[in-house]
Amino acid sequence: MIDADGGASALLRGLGLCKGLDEAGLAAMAAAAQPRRLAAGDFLLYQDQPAERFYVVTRGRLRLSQVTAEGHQVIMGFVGPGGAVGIIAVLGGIDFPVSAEAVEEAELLGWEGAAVAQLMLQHPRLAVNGMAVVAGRFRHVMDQLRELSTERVERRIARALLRLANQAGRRTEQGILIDMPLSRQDLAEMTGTTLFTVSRTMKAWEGRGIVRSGRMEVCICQPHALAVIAEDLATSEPTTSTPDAHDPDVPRG
Amino acid sequence: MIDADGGASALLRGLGLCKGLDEAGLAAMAAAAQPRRLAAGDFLLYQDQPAERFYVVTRGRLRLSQVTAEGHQVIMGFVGPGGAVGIIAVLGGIDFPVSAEAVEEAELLGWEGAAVAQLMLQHPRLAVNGMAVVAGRFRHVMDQLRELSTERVERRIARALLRLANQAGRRTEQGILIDMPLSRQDLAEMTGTTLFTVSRTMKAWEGRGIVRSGRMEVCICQPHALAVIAEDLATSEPTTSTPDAHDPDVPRG
DNA sequence: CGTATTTTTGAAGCGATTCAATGGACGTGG
DNA sequence: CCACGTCCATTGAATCGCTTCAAAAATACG
Repeated sequence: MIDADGGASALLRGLGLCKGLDEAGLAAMAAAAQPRRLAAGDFLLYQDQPAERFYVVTRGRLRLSQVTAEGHQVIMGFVGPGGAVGIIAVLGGIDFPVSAEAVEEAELLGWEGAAVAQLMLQHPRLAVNGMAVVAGRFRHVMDQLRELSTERVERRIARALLRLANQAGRRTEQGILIDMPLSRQDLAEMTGTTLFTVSRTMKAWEGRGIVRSGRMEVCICQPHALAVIAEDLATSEPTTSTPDAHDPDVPRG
Repeated sequence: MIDADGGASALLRGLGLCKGLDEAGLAAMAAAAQPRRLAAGDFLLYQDQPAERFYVVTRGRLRLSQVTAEGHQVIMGFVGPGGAVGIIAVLGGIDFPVSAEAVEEAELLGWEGAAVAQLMLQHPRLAVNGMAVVAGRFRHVMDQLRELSTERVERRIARALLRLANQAGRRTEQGILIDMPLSRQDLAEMTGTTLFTVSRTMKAWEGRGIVRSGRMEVCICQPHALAVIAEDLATSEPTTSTPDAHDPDVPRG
């Protein structure tokens, strides 16, 4: 039920889920798609709800988060244009594991789980792609798990920023601007720490010229320096033994 | 290629992947299965290898772990009889995200990814089940991620032990014995802490009669007390509201 | 302008790590 | 059998990374 079927097909063609799908399949998917619009702050779906529809973002950005019994919030990630929300829960037959909230105005396409399951029988390519999408996501979550159990806070924050830069980065003269509202609290909930620690860490980076940050916004001036912190480059030669001698003489990037 | 096709079918019937599959499907799966045997300490597969086969454990137990660039090991979980290894990577078309090592002598059935993908086209139920398996695993990893970012070490260890009791617990007079070799180091790598902290924590529990532990073995004497530590019961009035129903379920013998 | 939200900063303290050293359990071979 | 080496577990002491709480400063908004 989309106004311009041709437009929708073109849009779908770019999705991981529809990759390599033939014309008939694309048309069927487009016909089954239900458009949806969200204002900033709106919730698309809530954790522990039965999963009946999944969505693909066509504009804007959503935040996926869990809330613990004690009220702590944990951010599992963000989804932007081209990304899918709820697909694992729908296809896997489980409740949504997270809540999804629009951090800015957003537009989406939704599909009934049952309808897509039906389509998958007729277009096996859809099922195969669905698996690939899920597997990629799975790998990502595992990486985060490993990070969280083995790495220090500073490095986790660095990694989170680099991931965000990849997903939502926009080139500016200053550097890579993360193109969405992002608070210290958000970063803390992404990395399993407190907003205070995030603030201190980023202030220190700002002093070294690595980032520039303001209220709800972050710009990465020296991505390479951040990468050095995130990966374990640079622990090679101990020229000076002073603890705060993190030399900024990194290879240029 | 299994000696007793009837036996294999019966075995497959118990798998999540084959749930609700018709006779023809079961037979086809049984025909495509390749048996495999491992001695304790053998590796079934290594992380970052291309995933060509996946496996189902029929006897014994495997440890799934990742190693970081710095050499830290992280245990992503254990798989026992009925559990699948590598299925996400194979179906999703990614490299194995973990290594799998037998912690005791084990027997498995293996399938070529390409063959199963073919079977999934003829028996859509297989594809649906595959999704369900992956989704369940996904949820599990997300839970661990949330735990790790919000909860203190003692609680994480308690949870890990309860999970292990569910997967590999055996009733004894003393309590629920975790029926596989398990070191302090293992528990530390499951919970993102050090073996020292695990040792101290468990010693304290032992003093309270909650667990009994020895070299490479743990027995949970008071599962409910562990559950109280794991969940946040107990910080309120110990009146009628204590959910006895929340008692950890007794594993299959 | 006042109010609300986000961010910064300081000081105190705890939880957990780190390192070193000891103690036990187990298997092996003399 | 005991002596031995190996692996695993315990324990203590020092320390640090990070949290916690309180309060102030900066920023946005009506």
